Amino acid sequence: MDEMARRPLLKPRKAAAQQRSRATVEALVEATARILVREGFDKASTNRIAEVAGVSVGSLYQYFPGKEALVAAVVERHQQEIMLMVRAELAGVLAEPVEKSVRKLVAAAVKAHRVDPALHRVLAEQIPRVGKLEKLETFNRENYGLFRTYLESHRDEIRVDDLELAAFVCVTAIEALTHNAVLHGGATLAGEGAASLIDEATRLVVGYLQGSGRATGPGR
Amino acid sequence: MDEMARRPLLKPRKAAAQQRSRATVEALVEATARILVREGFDKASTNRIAEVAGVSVGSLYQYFPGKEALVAAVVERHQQEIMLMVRAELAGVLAEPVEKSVRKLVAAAVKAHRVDPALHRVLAEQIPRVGKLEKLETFNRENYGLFRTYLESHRDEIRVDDLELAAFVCVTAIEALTHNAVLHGGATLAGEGAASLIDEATRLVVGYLQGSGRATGPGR
DNA sequence: GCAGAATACGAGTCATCGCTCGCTTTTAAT
DNA sequence: ATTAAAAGCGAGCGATGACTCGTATTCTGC
Repeated sequence: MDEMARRPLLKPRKAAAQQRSRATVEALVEATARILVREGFDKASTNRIAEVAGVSVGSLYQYFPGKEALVAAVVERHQQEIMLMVRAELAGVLAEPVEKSVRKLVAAAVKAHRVDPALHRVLAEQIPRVGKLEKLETFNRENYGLFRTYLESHRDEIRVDDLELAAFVCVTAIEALTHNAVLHGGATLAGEGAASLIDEATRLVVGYLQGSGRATGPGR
Repeated sequence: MDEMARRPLLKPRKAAAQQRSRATVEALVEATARILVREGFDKASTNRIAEVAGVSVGSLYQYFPGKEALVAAVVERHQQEIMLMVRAELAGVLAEPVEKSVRKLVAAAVKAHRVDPALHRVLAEQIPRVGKLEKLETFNRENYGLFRTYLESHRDEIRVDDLELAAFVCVTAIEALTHNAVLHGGATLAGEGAASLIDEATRLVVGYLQGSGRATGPGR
């Protein structure tokens, strides 16, 4: 009863929409990303971020309620970029047979992880998944859903009962493989290393979806 | 030339070996683990840890060079526990056929993740992988090596060329599946949820190792 | 029972960090 | 030109936390 209508003029906190302020916000997010990559998470203090962005701390707090929000913005931006690629690939693959489409999806995953590997690494290794940052899980849920839909439209080509479970298995496997490949033998992901990784991941998933492992027995 | 022989009596820092001190060290590590689980990583200040351990900060710094070392000790202890289980299972499975042994290994992975899920979660989600904590990667390397050895002794049962790569694929997939299963639908991992997860993971890996996906073509 | 080493203590130091607030500068509209 | 809102500034406050150091306690061997 007292919280909602507060701060009528003194604290717009976060709403920003003149010409100049956009640039400031952008600079702040960009600076945060740069610091995360070049100096690590715990060097990313609000003072430092403002300094690198060429902006004052005061300005920072006009648009972001705190440090966590800055990091969240960076995460969201990165994730958005990746999800765009994935969604596009999934859409353009709905009609194709399983083998082909899985291969393309794996390739897309690799490509996505190569957009900004350094940032991806920091995000994965150093960012505590707390508070606003929990949203990462939400993104992955969308992945499951999307892939599940894909599986549904190919139900006759595959031999699994529980599509939900199958989506979980496939998405997790593909994600983990590409992710680990990028984090560890980073160099391997360029050139021919990527090719064999894609081969293996595709075989893994396609074999799982179409393999006769479990279907042996009850015809239906 | 000046660093090695320093602090002859004033700063033993970390060496500890009377009766009483062992208990202190143990209490400190234990307290750290408890705080990590119950209050989260950033509440784990050295002062707090000492308090919970029923020990003074001063004593803490007699045995640990800093907060990071405490966390590292907790991580190491947890990982050690898990690796013990994995090593044991791998040894006891060398003779069995692929299908059986993979199933057992997956089951072992699930069991390992169920030892202390809460701690495992915190370790995975909140601990920045920096400094001494990088050792986690070393542990995983051992996993790859171990599994690779297993694959070698079963070379005639499987259809893959690059054992190194195959080990990476299998270990990564199993790890990610069990890990994600524990972190997300935690409840699912108890009872019959675990059973179907094990089924799926086994099919995934066995299909990959024995499947005829790639072998079609060059006989050798 | 004594000496000296090991262990334990915890108030206090120093640095950092998140964040505020009073003020100045820029912009846009009249 | 004037003015008010919007944007920007940055010294500084309060809090917290890692870590030290001089002192007090407990062992251990003799």
